[in-house]
Amino acid sequence: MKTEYSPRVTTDSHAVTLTVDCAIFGFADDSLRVLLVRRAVEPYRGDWVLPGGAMYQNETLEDAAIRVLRDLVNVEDIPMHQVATYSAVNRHPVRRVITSSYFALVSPEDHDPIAREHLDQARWCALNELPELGFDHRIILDDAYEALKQELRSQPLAFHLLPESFTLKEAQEVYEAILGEELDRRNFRRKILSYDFLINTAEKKPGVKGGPELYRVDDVKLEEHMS
Amino acid sequence: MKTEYSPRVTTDSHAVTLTVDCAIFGFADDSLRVLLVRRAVEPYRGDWVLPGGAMYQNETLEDAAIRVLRDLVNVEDIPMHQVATYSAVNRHPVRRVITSSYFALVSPEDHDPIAREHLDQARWCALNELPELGFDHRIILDDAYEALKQELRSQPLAFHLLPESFTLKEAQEVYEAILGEELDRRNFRRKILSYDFLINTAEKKPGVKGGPELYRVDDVKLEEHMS
DNA sequence: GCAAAAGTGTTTCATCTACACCCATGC
DNA sequence: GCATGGGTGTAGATGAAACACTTTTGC
Repeated sequence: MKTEYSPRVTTDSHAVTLTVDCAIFGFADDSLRVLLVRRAVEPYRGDWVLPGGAMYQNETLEDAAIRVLRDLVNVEDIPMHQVATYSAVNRHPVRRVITSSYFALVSPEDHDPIAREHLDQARWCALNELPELGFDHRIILDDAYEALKQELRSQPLAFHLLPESFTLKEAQEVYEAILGEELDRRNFRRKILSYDFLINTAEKKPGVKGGPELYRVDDVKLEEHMS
Repeated sequence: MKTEYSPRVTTDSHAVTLTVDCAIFGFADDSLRVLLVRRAVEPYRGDWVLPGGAMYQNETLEDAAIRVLRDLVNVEDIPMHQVATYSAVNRHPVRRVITSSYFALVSPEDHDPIAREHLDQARWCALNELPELGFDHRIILDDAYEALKQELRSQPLAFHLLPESFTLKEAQEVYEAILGEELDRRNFRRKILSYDFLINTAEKKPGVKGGPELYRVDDVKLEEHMS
């Protein structure tokens, strides 16, 4: 049996609103978090959701996602990755809203994210302590998290989360927090040192037992790996 | 140099048309082909493009893709896979059109696909003999083809392209045509027999040297593998 | 009977995984 | 000096790729 369609059948989609929703992942307290905002207006007033917004007529979806990211956490030049587009007819209770999702990976800036317009709070939320999310955002977030992990396994996405120079242990902790699993220290070292964009600075990090060596990234070579 | 945007700036997207474009892959003459249609109206009149169309207000993008598939090649119950959403501001020369792409894998039906409405021809086109495509459809097609190959490597997507009973050689030819590379016969046999949804019918295909054995799929077990 | 295709197992190689010891530093 | 963490190499398991011979059938 086929789905029944209501009788209004048109050949265009002018009454549809297009939005982006962003899963902005970042670190705080050595754990992976995602930025959530709380709605101050209906529908889903008081519920936590992924930050997002309507696409302007003269920008791309990616531009819109970058704009959301800039407005909330004041970072630019962070790559946004498109994940999927969600178009269920009743995903928004009032109007027809279709959304494309993006994810990004940032180091949380010093200043707190600002809740504006329809929002009254913003918060970095650990992935294992998520509240219920409004709309279908839980599904969107889960899909985005899977895409993030998938991408990290094949590409060195995470080095911009680290300070200028860092120890391999610190890099490993970032990977472990994102992937949600522990990694073998020696295997991890071998894997990332087999890439050629890590430079041993021949300095040791002071104040840490064992005297770990500091590394920094060769930005040019990292760029080659990412393309 | 960045693209110049027109000065109209609004906060919603009501003037945007949402469409789907479908990369419908199928077989003819032992080679992988994709269904192309030729536009009979401006813009891009006379150019070949992927079949597609506007989403109706009361259907999902996926519904729209399924509708396009049904109208063109009269098949249903074939899974459509979403690939990506394309939103460059000037990808359509007249209006703002944002499109989501899907791919599907079908066995070309007996009847030829019908060109209707804005189209004057439809044709199964071999991937190495593609004409120039209108809009940004060459990029969309390339992305969809990559997604198809990716999916086939991890999931047995292609068995509905084969007749009720078939030889492993025939299955291998389907895989080779889709992936665009030759496969080792023994490694291929081992791999797909390690799945448990292939049933040896104990019959041999007549009229073929070597007397190859015929197999059929256990639909229930195949379904488990696909989920 | 001979040419062409089908059926079958083993070896090699690369990759991932698990694991133990010595050395450097902080306290 | 001792406890903690950093640095290093190897052996085993697992999966992918390469490869040759025998059997069956069409002609």
